[in-house]
Amino acid sequence: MTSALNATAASLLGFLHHGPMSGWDLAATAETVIGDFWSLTRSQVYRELASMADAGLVEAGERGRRDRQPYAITAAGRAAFAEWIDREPGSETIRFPLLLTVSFGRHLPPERLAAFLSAHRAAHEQRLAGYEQQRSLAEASGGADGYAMATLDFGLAYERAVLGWFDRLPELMPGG
Amino acid sequence: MTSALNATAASLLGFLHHGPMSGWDLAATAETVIGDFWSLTRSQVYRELASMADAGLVEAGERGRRDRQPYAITAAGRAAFAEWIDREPGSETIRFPLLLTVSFGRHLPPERLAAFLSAHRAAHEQRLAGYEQQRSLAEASGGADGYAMATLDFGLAYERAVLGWFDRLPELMPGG
DNA sequence: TAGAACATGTAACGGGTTACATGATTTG
DNA sequence: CAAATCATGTAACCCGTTACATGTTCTA
Repeated sequence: MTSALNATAASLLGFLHHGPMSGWDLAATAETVIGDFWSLTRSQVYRELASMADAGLVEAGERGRRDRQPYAITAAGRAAFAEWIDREPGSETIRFPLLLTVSFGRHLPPERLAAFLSAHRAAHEQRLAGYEQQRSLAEASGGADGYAMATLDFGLAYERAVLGWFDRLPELMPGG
Repeated sequence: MTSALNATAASLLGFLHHGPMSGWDLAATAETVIGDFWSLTRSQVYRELASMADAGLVEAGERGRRDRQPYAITAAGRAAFAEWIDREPGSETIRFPLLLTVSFGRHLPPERLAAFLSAHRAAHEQRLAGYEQQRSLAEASGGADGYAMATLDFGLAYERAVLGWFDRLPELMPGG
């Protein structure tokens, strides 16, 4: 048994269950499907694909147009994925720079802090709008994938909670 | 001008504004004050202190009991911190392994997924209870630090949103 | 006096991020 | 034909995490 997969590599294997894909496509798929709660870069994708190919979990196919290099999952890859997803998922990590800024807010002029907050609030409003649009589209097209709806609903709940927090801030903070 | 501080190092400088502290105390303070939205380990603390001492942002004092090594912030350190906190904070990153598991839920027997979910739900209930207790204590002791209340309120809102999501899951997911 | 808690640190690894370099194909 | 987009990759750095090693002081 080889050493355990990391979640990023495992996710790529997850996507490859649908059929062979190139690094570019995998990166794009990951961005749209899991990007809201699991970030990864193209660089990582190519690195993980290379290392999984070494380990026999994926196999490179013939290069196509634009030097496009498709990878297919192998039997060993399926086994490794199955092992990975059967393990207790770890708890989430959140790294929220804005909260650090708030936490050390006494070191900042109130207007400056307020400017940061309103910029971030706007960004979260946009993210919420994006999620709502996604949900509308999913509902309209009818073919509701329950698992995707579940993660989308998390995004909606999260963004609403964040916006609610922004709204309460003036009462909570000095000089609000 | 030296290269920009990372948020972890900057936070240590933030704490050192209250007076000299040892690595141990800084790690403990960080865990309680910003630990809910910014994780760091003791290892990092000692590494950042060493590198900030090299850069002249902190100064090691005389060793005390138990080989305790206090660090004090320097004028350059205050300047670096001021510069750091005046910059637009980046957007948050969330890495939520459970959502990956849900996202790839079709590859898992429903009972297994349900077990993961209920374990995580329990953990979040406990975190919410912890935050509520913190708030009670803060309110009882009267001396409400608005900035701390603001970050605590975020934690409360986040955990409530997560629990709400868990509650809606059965309706969203296949075999719920 | 034994064990818990305090305290400091090093070494190594894994992986996330950024920057850079290169070329193919499509589209205006 | 120029610009945009698609596509692959390498190199280097930073930093988060884990494991290990060592010694001190308090307290039951």
